[in-house]
Amino acid sequence: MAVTIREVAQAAGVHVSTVSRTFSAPNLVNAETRERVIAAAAELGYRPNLAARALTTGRTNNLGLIVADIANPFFPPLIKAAQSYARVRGYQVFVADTDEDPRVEEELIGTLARQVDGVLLVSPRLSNAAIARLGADLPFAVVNRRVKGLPAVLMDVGSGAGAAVDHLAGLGHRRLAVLGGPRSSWTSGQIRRAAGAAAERHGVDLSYHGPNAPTEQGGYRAAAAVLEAGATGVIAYNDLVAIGAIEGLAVEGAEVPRDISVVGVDDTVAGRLNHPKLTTIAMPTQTAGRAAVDLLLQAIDVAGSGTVQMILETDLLVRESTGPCPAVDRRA
Amino acid sequence: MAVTIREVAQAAGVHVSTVSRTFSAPNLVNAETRERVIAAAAELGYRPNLAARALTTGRTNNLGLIVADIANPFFPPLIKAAQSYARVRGYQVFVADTDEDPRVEEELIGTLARQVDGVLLVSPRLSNAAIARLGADLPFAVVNRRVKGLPAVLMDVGSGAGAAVDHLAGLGHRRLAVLGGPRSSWTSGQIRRAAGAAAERHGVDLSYHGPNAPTEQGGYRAAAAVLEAGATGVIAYNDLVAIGAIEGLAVEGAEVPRDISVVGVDDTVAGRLNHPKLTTIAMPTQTAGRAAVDLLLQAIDVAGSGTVQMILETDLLVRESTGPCPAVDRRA
DNA sequence: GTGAAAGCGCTAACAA
DNA sequence: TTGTTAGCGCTTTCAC
Repeated sequence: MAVTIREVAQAAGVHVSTVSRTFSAPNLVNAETRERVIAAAAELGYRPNLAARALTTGRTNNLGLIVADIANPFFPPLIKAAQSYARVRGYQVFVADTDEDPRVEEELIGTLARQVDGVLLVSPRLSNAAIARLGADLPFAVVNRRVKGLPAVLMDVGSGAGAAVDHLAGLGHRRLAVLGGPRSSWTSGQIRRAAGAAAERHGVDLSYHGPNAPTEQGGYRAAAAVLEAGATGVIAYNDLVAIGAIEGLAVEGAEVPRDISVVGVDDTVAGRLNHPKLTTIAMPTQTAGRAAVDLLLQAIDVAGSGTVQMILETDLLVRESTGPCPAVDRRA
Repeated sequence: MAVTIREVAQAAGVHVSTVSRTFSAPNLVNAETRERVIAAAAELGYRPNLAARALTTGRTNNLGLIVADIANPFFPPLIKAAQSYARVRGYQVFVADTDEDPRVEEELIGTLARQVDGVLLVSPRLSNAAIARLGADLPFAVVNRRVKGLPAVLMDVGSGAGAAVDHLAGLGHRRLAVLGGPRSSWTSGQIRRAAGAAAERHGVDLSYHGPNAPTEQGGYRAAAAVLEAGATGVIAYNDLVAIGAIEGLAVEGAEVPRDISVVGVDDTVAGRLNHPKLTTIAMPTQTAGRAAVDLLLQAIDVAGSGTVQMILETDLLVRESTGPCPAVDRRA
């Protein structure tokens, strides 16, 4: 059995409460005694039992981190950043994957609820109403979703999508298409809205195709519809969808960027290594992971600390998957 | 405050222990009473406090999962599989990233020790001795490392590396190079050993270059040395290193696969999307994640359940980054 | 500055 | 089948 506070107390010749104080409020204990306790603890290899501590303090020093799909390359850098920052702040983190299923998401929140001090919802698939309801019981911070009353980190993909439309319009494209992501994705909505607005500004056409699975498969399947719509410029929900679309287009005989231009979102390794290298909207995932933990801890420490909504810039990275509009309509 | 067992007991008109039994040993309680308790619990939204339960039972129903680098594309599919399978078995999992640092790894194990029932060490960077020592206190399962007395899941990268050498020798290559990974990586050692043996069998030359960081950077930096050695066939520690090496070789004027062939390891998306598409040794990461959780739970349930070492097959996937040895030595 | 005692939410003998 | 009781490891008043 593991070493408990009692054994340390005995070894140091003090009462358990003194040992407890030595670790949780060292200034309340005589320097000399403190030394003795610390020595005894080290000697025995004492490690406080966090679960037991949680029982009395109500603080677990654990966080939950819920994402749609750990294997989607968008998430790992965010998870890594969040985890590593949380550790620095003294928290361990439960990571859970919902497989894009809102019901799993809700169930996960329930299971985690009593073993964490707060939960980070990254690109949630739950409805705003559900999140708000659950958020009444447990501190939340949300990434890529705006929920009334909850701290949020938003990556301003809208401005990126606008820039992408500017870029495509500047290259002479007059018919654009947006390949949306999952129905409940806030990011997808932002892209659609902002691209629509920018298209209108430029007086170019824009069609919407979705929802699609946020995977290569999803993009691959949507390729035909894009061609159908006669678009020569595409903005995809994410890099994976963009890559899938490029494959799908190739099958249909359309080459990127010669015949059609494609823009991704996320700036994942996948996009960087794809051939052609993806023009993409870079998302500040690591900053977001860290910032979200920051906001969450703040919400935990001072309940009702106001609702900070942090907006992070995104960047359009022009690479090889976009080019000038072909002079003649490919479909003519 | 959250609903406790006491409130449920009161609402159902029974004693707390009956409520407890209703959930942990339902067959010990009268069907009728059980119904009443369950109804009351549902009504109040009762969720047992796992931490409190852990205090009495000594079982947390939590697992730790420690990896070298969450953002390395090798890990996410494994993490996902492990997490999802653990959930099915009723366990939540703490995921932690050591940033390739053995000291962080050891510290993490210490912090996690009292809040989990066992820890999964994936591609650990700690020495065998350290792992064995820590494993005395806490159930471990290890992936890609063989530690005496601990359950392990091994991906047989050695046979893959042998196949890669066969493949390269078959293409006429007579000077091969291995680009190793981190010093403490078991996988790296296996590759080196197996490639060496196979090279000897074929009577071809094989040089070793390492250790390298398990990243594109690492491969990029190693490219010059490969050329220096006059190798025309390379087996890299992982896909990332392979991709970096290809870039580095390009800078030095060597084109893949025309001038030199490169084989990766892992079969990550990155390799599949790279140009040229990477010939690589596919690792069964998802199977491994699931199997490791299985072994770990087994070790937890029946202490000293014997040391199962599970060996998983790997596959050589021939794609575009390998080709025939150039007729004339490029360096001649 | 230190000890005593109560209690966090739950489970596990033991009684009844 | 159900209630009673003690106690898991720790923190936190309250006395001294």
